[in-house]
Amino acid sequence: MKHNKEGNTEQQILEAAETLFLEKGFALTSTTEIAKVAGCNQALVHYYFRTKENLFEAIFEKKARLFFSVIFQNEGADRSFEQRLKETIEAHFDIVAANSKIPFLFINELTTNQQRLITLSEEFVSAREEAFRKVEQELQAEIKKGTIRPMELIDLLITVISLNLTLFLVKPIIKVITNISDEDFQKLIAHRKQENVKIILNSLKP
Amino acid sequence: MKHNKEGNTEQQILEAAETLFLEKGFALTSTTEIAKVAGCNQALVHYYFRTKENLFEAIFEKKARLFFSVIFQNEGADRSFEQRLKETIEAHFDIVAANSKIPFLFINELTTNQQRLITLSEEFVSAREEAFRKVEQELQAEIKKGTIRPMELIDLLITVISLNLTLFLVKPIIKVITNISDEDFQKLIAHRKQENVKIILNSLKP
DNA sequence: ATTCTATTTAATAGCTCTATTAAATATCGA
DNA sequence: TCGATATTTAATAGAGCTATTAAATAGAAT
Repeated sequence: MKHNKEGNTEQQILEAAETLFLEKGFALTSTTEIAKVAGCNQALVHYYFRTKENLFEAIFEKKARLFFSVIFQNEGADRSFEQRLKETIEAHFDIVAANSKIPFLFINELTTNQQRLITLSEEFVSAREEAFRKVEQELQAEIKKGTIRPMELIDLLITVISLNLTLFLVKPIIKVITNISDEDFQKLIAHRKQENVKIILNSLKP
Repeated sequence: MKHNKEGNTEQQILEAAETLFLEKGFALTSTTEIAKVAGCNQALVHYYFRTKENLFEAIFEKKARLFFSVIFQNEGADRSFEQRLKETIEAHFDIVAANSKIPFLFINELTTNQQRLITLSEEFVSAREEAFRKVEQELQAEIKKGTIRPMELIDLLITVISLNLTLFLVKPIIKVITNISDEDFQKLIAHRKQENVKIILNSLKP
């Protein structure tokens, strides 16, 4: 049975670590700093998670799961392929917007640490394989019908990801360069969401 | 007068630093490692550049200059706006492709180090301001003519950057997940270049 | 050959970081 | 209350890092 003084120390460490890792990545975040933000002794970080690596992985996996949780809106034969694609793009955009630091964390850690990538890909790639196959079939069926120009699913995927991620990847840069207010950035986000949908749907036309 | 044993030590340090900084960013690269790759004593890195920060800035500025060197192909009234835009997109894509690690370096350093961003933006943003104004005027003229749907230059810019950068930002991820060969990745790049041009030009239609 | 300067080296100060340990303290059940 | 267990703390080992220093070496100029 656990019995901490005030609240849940382990939880506070997790929250502090999440904030800091998302802010600066694994390398620039120290367990000393995590402890300071969590309001506890530095040794406690290691008491609960033994290594900084373990702590990071707990958070990274959780975020990976969230990030890949959007799947093509397959259900409902009452809606057209285009309509369901639109909904998927919007859902993906919304998740990225609500977790706007995840893209940076991902690219940062997966680029500098190949091993992390290998472990992750095993779990996620195979889990998505079946879903991909189904959507690919639907896409090719649409192409055969002539409603969409010839293309592969991977092309569509790259386009969606490119358009939906980049705004948030360069968010800190835009903020400093343009001095844009939070309110105006929110407006820009809402505008880009519609813009992205428009661009992508346009790009499918035969 | 300089007189090193073999070759130019300073140059070798610069080259080693460039490789490593592009690979892993500022924080994960040590002067010890730079010296090892450059084939010299670690103290020499500090002898020539005094601080790691100085060395980094030398490389970062050079890369920033390269990265922002593409400007809208203004010259030549014989070519249409669309044709010149196409050439600009392709030139931008080519520069990114030839320096595919720069986007990662940029986003990594500018996100984790606000100060670097502030220094950089002062130099570059003001230098580009005039060029932007001119292209914005041309764009609005096209819109008035009815050849392009109503939009602002910043929208077009975000779209171009999004599509042109992301493939290279996620390159390490794609390589591990898909086990794609270098040759096939080159093919993917060539394909995406045309795809991006197509998507962007399509997105302008009224 | 000698002197002057530039380059290179080994050694190390001083710092921060991760992780561990032993001791102290708190909490629970009996 | 008491003992067992969980949590917390201070201290520190051990490693790596940046930057400096003093001494050694090489090359050019006189």
